[in-house]
Amino acid sequence: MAASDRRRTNRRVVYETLRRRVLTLELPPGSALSENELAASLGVSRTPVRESLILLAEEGLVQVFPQVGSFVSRVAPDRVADAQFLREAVELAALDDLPAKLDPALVAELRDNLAQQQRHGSDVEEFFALDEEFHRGLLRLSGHGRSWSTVVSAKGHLDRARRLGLYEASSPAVFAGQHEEILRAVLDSDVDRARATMRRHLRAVFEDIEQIRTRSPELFASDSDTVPVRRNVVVWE
Amino acid sequence: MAASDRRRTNRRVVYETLRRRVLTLELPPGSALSENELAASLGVSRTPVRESLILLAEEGLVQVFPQVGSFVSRVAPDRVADAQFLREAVELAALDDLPAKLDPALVAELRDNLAQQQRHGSDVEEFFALDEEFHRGLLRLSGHGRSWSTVVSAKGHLDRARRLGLYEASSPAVFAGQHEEILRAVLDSDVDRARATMRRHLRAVFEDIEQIRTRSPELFASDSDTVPVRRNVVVWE
DNA sequence: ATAGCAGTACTGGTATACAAGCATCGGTCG
DNA sequence: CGACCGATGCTTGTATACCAGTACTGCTAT
Repeated sequence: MAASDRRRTNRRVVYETLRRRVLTLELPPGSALSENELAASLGVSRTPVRESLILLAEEGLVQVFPQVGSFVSRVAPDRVADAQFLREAVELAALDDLPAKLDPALVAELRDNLAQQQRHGSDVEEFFALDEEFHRGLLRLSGHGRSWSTVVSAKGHLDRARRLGLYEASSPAVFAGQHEEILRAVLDSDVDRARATMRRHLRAVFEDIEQIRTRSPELFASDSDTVPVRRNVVVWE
Repeated sequence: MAASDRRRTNRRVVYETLRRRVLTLELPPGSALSENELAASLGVSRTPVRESLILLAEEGLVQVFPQVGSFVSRVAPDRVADAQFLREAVELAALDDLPAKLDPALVAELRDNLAQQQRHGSDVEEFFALDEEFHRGLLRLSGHGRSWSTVVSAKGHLDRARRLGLYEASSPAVFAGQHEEILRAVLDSDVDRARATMRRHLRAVFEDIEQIRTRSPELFASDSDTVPVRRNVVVWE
């Protein structure tokens, strides 16, 4: 969202609501999103809804076809790969910039986070939040915390697919273990090992997505600009 | 802009116009941007102007303060550093992914681009366009062309500062020479040398910015959330 | 002269009305 | 029976009106 206006504006609320629903698959890929219907159901006018959709379209989570309709983007393999590339580039580059003296408070946060990952291993939603916070923490540790927002917006497509993966394929415990390996390498000041482990971790996530793709091809799009049908095949009503 | 709607909509025109004016410093950092005035002068209603400002705010080029006003962001050193980090991470990671067989057509484009850089060395605007195309070409060469858009939006703050730097500090010829070095290393399949040269190149750009910062501190902001004054100090009227 | 306060003109946020255009459905014609 | 074609209802894009809130201006009281 805009860096400015921290104020609790309707647009902000609507944007966050819609984004969460898209990422949690509550609004599945391909769903039709009518500005009018959303406005009515959210109890606001079209304006904040429309502005939110524009932002989500910019992020790639929504596609807007003028005079036709707006739709939750299908998970385009190309975009997923792009997001993977970007995320890997940023998170690995951050590890290169780790300072000699790590911020003890941040390290404590990370340790605590890992402990919670062990505890809440079964709750997928909780694990997702902890995972986010862990990766963000590593970025902050290297002094690049502000770049997290860029990773976040790229992560959108990854997250939707990952969510499927976590539910159907791998267990959070596997990823939690990899998180611990990474932090250990970081604390050992072993950048090479940290990088290698991080890369392996991120690629594991990616392969998880590829695996789910063969199972639920309908959620993926071969051509990202395909116009979904309006009345038929509307998934959510 | 939104991935969808390729249609020539008013919003698209306004967005591109405003973005260009901000990046070329035609709208200098700190300028007040009244939605009403912009709408009037561009001959459209507030709606497309407003939606464009929201997108520019998302990009960090504009700051919107509800009930106060919208302003072209000052060049915040923090954001410049963030953009530098992101760009470096992405472009270096791309070099790691160069395929064994480079696309001959793309290589030809890059060679041609460098030749033009030699020719148009004096025209700053032309050099900027060629520079963009060169870096984008390297990304495409590694198969990550679609990630260019992410770099572009991060580059916003860099570009504004660079523009000052190019006008006042270093000459385009220096950068053109570095571009040649990079391409040579790429064609030699010497990834390490390509990475090292690229890093040196990007950091040179960054240092150029730091140099200009000491000369024109008024264009930079110490605190990125400072509210500019409305009527006084309005730079552009 | 100055501190305080109220008026006023402006801001962006929101709601709503209208316009332009696509997709569907039903009738009609070949 | 099938292909065409226009009416109809939806879509997003745009314009406009109104609202809440900010900041400046200038009067007023001290």
